[in-house]
Amino acid sequence: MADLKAGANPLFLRDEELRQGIELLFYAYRDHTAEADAILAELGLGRAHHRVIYFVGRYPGISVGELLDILRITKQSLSRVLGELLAGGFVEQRKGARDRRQRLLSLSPAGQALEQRLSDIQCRRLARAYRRAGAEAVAGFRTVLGGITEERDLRRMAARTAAGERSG
Amino acid sequence: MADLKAGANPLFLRDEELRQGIELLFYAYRDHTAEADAILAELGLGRAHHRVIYFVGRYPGISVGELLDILRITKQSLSRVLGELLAGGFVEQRKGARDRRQRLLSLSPAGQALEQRLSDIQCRRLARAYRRAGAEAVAGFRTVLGGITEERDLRRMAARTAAGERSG
DNA sequence: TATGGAATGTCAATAGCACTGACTTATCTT
DNA sequence: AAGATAAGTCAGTGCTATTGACATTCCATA
Repeated sequence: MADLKAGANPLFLRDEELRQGIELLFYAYRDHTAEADAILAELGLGRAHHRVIYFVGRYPGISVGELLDILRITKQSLSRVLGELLAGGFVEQRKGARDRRQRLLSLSPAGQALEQRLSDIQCRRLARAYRRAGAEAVAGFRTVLGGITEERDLRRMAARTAAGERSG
Repeated sequence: MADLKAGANPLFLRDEELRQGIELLFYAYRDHTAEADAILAELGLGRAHHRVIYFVGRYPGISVGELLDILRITKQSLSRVLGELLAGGFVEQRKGARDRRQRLLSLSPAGQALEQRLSDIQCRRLARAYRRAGAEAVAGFRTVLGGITEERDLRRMAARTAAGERSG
């Protein structure tokens, strides 16, 4: 039946398959972020704060410019969020050693604790999905997500992994 | 080397794998929505309008309540967006035949055209990722996304597919 | 048929997140 | 010394979302 339809109108099926992907992507992202948002709301923070905490935690010593490149928001937008995180004691900054114009960002102990708490919730849901789907499906999941993503972000991830393997 | 690390500390690797998934999910969703957002901005619309157009197009005759359940926003939020789409002639409504309190929503020809234009852009990127990744990876992608998603949304998708197969 | 509840709509106030534009400071590079 | 880069700041604006309170229409049922 499905094969008949595929034979009769492969373009329709392809379109339907893609639209299902879009729909799934919406649901998954919605549910992926919902629980963390609830925690953030209790602390008077929002999803934008989470994103900063997440990427500063993942790339300690990241500069403001690199963060802007990841988040794709304006510096004015980042400024507010980052200022609140600094004021709240979640993020620390120090001048760059090589280039003293730069402010290199890292998480304070409190920031690390919050990052852990937020990531735990998201990891739990993702881990369950990984477990159910199996290793092969997980590999496919990552391949397709990587295909949607801009190249330079993939390079950044690859560089991070390589650095991690070097330093242990 | 990677195997050594896995042997020494499997929990670290598992955590790293999950965090890479979170990072990829962010990048992919960011890039998945960016191009459509640019088109919407030209029309004075936002991403919220896109979501409504997308789901009304996908589930013609959907009620306001069902739409609220999909989007997980308040009716006040939906009201503004839906009102603008009705005023702009993108969405049409009719009273429910079975329950006349309901407003059943569908896309006007203009709404269909816009939906097509927006979906085209997202489908193009997704199709490229699918093509590069291969059928098996696509299956894994969908399985994992489904594992992240709440059950009732998966049931909705399944019901839609079944209905589509019945009616051709 | 009256009552409760469901589906929807509306008004008002507020907050989070983002934008553009214009300007400043400090520092690096050449 | 001059120009470019990294970052910050001030001001104004818009989209998306929230809570809370209240109104309307209609369905289901006791």
